Amino acid sequence: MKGKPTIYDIAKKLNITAATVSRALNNNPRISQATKELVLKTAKDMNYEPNKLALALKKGKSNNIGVVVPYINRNFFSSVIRGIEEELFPKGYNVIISQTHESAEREVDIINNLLNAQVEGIIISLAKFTKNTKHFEQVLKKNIPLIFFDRYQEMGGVSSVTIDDYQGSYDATIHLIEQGCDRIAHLTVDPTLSIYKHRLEGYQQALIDHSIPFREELVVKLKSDMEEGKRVAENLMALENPPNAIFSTSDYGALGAIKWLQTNGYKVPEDVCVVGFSNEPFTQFLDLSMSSVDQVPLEMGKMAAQVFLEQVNDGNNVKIEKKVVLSPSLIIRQSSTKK
Amino acid sequence: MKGKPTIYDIAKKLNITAATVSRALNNNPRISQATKELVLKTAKDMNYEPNKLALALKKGKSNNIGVVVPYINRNFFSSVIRGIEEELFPKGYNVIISQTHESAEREVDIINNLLNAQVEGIIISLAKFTKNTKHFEQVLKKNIPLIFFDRYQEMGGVSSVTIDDYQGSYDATIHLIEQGCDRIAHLTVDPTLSIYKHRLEGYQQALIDHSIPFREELVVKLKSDMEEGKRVAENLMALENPPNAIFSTSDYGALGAIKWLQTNGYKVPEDVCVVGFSNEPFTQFLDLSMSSVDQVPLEMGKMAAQVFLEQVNDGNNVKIEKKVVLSPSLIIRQSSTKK
DNA sequence: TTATATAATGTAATCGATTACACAATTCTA
DNA sequence: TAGAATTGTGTAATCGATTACATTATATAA
Repeated sequence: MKGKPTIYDIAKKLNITAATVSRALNNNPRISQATKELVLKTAKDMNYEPNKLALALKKGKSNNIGVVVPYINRNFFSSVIRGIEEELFPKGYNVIISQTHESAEREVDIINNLLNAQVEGIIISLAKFTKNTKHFEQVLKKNIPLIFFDRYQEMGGVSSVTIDDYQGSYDATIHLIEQGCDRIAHLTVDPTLSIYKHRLEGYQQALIDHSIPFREELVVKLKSDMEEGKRVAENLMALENPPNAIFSTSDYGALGAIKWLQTNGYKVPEDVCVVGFSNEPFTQFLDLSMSSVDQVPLEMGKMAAQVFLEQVNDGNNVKIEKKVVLSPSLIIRQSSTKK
Repeated sequence: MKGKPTIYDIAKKLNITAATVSRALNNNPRISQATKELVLKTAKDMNYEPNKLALALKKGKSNNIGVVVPYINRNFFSSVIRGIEEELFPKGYNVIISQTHESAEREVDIINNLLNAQVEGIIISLAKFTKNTKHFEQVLKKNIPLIFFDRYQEMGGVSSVTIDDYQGSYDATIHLIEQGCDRIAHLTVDPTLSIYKHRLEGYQQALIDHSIPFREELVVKLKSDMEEGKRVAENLMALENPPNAIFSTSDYGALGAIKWLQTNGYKVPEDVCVVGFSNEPFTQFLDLSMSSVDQVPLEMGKMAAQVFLEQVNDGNNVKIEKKVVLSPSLIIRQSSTKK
């Protein structure tokens, strides 16, 4: 009487067995129409709802999927998660989220935990310091779809959804060139990480395509942070032949640069054009709105979810490896528009 | 051989029963030291990990908790979720997130879904349009801790974690008065929602405490959006006796107001001081940084998680109703500092 | 009319753990 | 040294579903 009703409660009430109830509820053709209707009606009357845990145990499917990000409250990540949730909720999946705090160790713990929880798939943006991918091997061994997004590492059997960082960077640089800039600085974060490496390459190729010489001293590595951006801008403008454009792989760095330029007598965009990367929400609210490369996070999340769905439904044991590359979208605003 | 090893596999290998293995793993005093060590070692060798679904089914505890918000990618909500996750992950709980999109219907679906998934607790910020609370009754009936945060409705048996909206609003208004403002406009969103009602009350009380007459025409209702903020600022400044301060319950409204003021010859903060609410990330990056009331989302999340832990551990069937009210924190920046 | 499909339902094993109860072997008590 | 207590394991039920394999009753075929 107390607690949720089970199929046994329904069976007892109708004087049939639980097996019949189960079949009736699952619309098994071997059950008579009359019984089906009776069971369905009784189930509704008793407010019956299947126990997902029992089902999960029996079927070996939990209906849960794990999503792992460095920090949930970064706009990019929370937007990706939003996309994932919106795609997966209608299909009956629950989204479990965990944060690595950029720690590779914690990432290992999380993966183990998710495996114990019997998730049916894992969608992850790697912690910055993850070099080793051993903890992912068991995921693959169990044939659980594993999908990297944004940050990834090459690994057999893993799918990924990323943006074309090269293209985004190329487009941004071309845009600056078209604005008449020919001394374009590039602020990077860590060129050993693939995404930043690709951005650097896109920048370089754009220069080459417009016969603009590449100058080593215009490429600066810094943390993604406003203060660093200020410092770097100061150094750059002190060069003998200072830049007339700054393309930063981080909106925060770009913001710092703009602030330093403005408080030191430079006009943006007239003297120096600036473009950032990520299209953080704040970029559009600045008095001088900032151009930036949008990483289409919502789409990325939806796409990652779709890749997961394809793989989880695909019963055959063939390991699929799907690489989706989305096109970023350059948002041109005031900071790079000399009209 | 294939798939995860179970206690049966361990038992077979050691020629004992699964019951003994289970007891050994759980450090049951009735098991001899020798057997315990043997089992533990074998388990480790075989890479055994308990199947959480089986455990969950047996114990009726899923180790999952549901968190429900309108949209995940709003800074406030994603920060609260971060707090929740950080508090609960170390305790072995998995956080399942869902979004209502501010739809009461979807909220009902989500609650049902979470109940079927046998979550051990639900932490939720109500959809804006939720009036009816019937869907929460089954949650309470099953003795599943239910915790509202930020947006709530009175309901027996439910705990809540909120900020003191009244206090935040009172503090902000007092701050404006101390800056010498005596004609303070108040931008609200929907005074039928409790949080906005409290903010209005705090504003009013601050006026009363400083003998400033309340003027109906200075209280304006608008959507939380920059364009609306501009429109409203224009109307306000057209009044016979226009305000010299604007306190908005939304940062977006405040931003719009500032933009309109600046482009129409008013100086902020000299002519009009402005304070927002929520401390959205962009507020600190504006050229004229914006004062705002911080809703301490991280703390709120952690506190909600703690309330959940208290209640879930508390075995006795007494329904606890805990109301936690956190103090918001007024962040004073340039938009309201006449120095 | 008898053999044979076919339809509708029941029996019991299963998923992977936990645990009440039973039982044998050993140790203790008087 | 018989009976009681203790120790260490085994047996089997349980959580709530699904499902392979009966089994029975009815319909159809020859």
